[in-house]
Amino acid sequence: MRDILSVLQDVEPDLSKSERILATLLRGEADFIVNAGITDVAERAGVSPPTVTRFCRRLGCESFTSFKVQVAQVAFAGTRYLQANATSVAPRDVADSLLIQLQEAATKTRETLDIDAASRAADVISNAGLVAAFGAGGTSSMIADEMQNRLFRLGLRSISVTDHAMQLMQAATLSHGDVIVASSVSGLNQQLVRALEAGKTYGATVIALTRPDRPVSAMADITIAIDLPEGENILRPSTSRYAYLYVTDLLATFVAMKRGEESRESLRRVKHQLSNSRDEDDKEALGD
Amino acid sequence: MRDILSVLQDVEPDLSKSERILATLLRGEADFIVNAGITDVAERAGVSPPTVTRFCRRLGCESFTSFKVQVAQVAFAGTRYLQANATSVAPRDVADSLLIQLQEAATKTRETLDIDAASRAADVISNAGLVAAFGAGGTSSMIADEMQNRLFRLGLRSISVTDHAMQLMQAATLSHGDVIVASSVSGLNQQLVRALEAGKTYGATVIALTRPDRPVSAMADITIAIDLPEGENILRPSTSRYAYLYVTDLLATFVAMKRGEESRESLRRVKHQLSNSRDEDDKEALGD
DNA sequence: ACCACTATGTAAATCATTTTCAAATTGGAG
DNA sequence: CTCCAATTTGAAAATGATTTACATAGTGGT
Repeated sequence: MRDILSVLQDVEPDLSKSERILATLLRGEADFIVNAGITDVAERAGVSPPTVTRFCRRLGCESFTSFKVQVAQVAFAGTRYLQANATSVAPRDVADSLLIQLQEAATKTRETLDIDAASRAADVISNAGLVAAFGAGGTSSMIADEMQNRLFRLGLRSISVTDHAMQLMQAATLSHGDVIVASSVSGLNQQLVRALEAGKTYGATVIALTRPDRPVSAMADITIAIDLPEGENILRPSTSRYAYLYVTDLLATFVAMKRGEESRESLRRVKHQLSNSRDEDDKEALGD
Repeated sequence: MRDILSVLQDVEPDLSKSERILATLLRGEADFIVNAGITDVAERAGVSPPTVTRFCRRLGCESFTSFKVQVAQVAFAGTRYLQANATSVAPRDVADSLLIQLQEAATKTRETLDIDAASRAADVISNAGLVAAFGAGGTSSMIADEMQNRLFRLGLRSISVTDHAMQLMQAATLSHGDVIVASSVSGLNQQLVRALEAGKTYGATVIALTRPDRPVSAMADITIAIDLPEGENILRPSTSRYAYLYVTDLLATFVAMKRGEESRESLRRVKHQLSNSRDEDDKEALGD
């Protein structure tokens, strides 16, 4: 189902004068519309209620009420953010725009996620002798570190390797029952592929967080496909880090649940030592 | 403003029989409710319209209509996710629940963000001689690394220091015009506070990403306050990493925009060298 | 077993939204 | 420039949905 703002974009050219006023109101004060009656909206726009009804119809809604619901649905992040799509450089708009990108990346990742693959991957990780998290470059090395960070707290032996030479060397030490979790946003990293190849030779299972149908994925036993379009504005960052972080979070949570009491005990220990050393309230989050 | 599902969570204990039926309907078929009239909802639940009105009131809504709008607002990502709040351990529900937590963390961060402070921080960073990103522990050290990672690409001299002894030593080398960007989720990290103190002694400006009204914040020239409640389930991770990552993203983007052409050129160079060495498509994201 | 309290439904009343229709405006053709 | 037709808009009536008021049914306690 198309969202109401893109419909507005389409029909904007053949809108009448009063309707254009309403369009402006919609874009600028969606939060007002959502919480007001048709009379209030009409008054605020300086038009009559029937005009508002007609405007809703033109936007493909059956009634004013269903129009309001549609507006509320796109305006998930606090309706004010609707204005943020523009190419404005005002700090407020940039913040809103980044938030929307973040939300979209996470939602899309969830929607396209192969839950079954993730669940199988968590199974494999849960029973691993050693988990080696491989990644290089901005996002991927962050993810490798984060994966290691999360897994060791659950009581799993895990390491993070973000250097290609070290990846190759580490891979050579693995054996059957060990697992490599490899992240690659591009899916093209040749040196990573070589390291995975080496790991497989020695019996390790390879789980890849990467774009499907690319060399890294081809080398994996289980691929958790993450495929996001990159933005064009070079000054604005790619959103893939949120997608990858979400999947890492998910894998770690799955593993924690599968391991149950074992993980709980391990987390308790980590937390205990940490609060001992820091003299801190036990309620603090794990590890600052 | 609290979202309607967390309100439901709270009031669920003192709900009557009919209201419980409605609660189930709300969680399971929010998309139906959103597109139906009060009569349809009443019929589907097998109760009378006034009961539905009373249910809405109990959830803090003034009318059925405003109730629908509230439901529509939380049901942003395909209403299916509403069911995820439960304590289910089904992979699908866990994935949905994590997504909701992520979205909420990011949205709340945006809503409570002091844009002005962030903008001033970006100004200071843009003109820094050296930017030292300090952080220790799971989230904070990730953020320090990410901050460094983002800033060096923009052509700023920056380093990441995630070890307390090194932080203290590094702080001692700073001078007027240098900047420390310190992350601390708890805001209590005493060793970090000491390092900041040292840095300030030598003239460095301190920007803190942390909880307000705590020791780390007290030491900062500019505090970007991030204050999220931590979840209770020890097996499920804290969501603060998304909040901090979002703020880091934002700061880096602000800096990039303030520096404009300078940053664009630097990014171009980084990208150029990377694609040269990797023989990759120039369209790939920066740094895998 | 009765009382008091709460929960729920019926029916009337109210309120918001929509439809109808007429007036005003706009754009074009003579 | 002026008149006509088409379109836009608003006022008022009509409709339809939601809420209120009140009565009844149910529940738990004494």
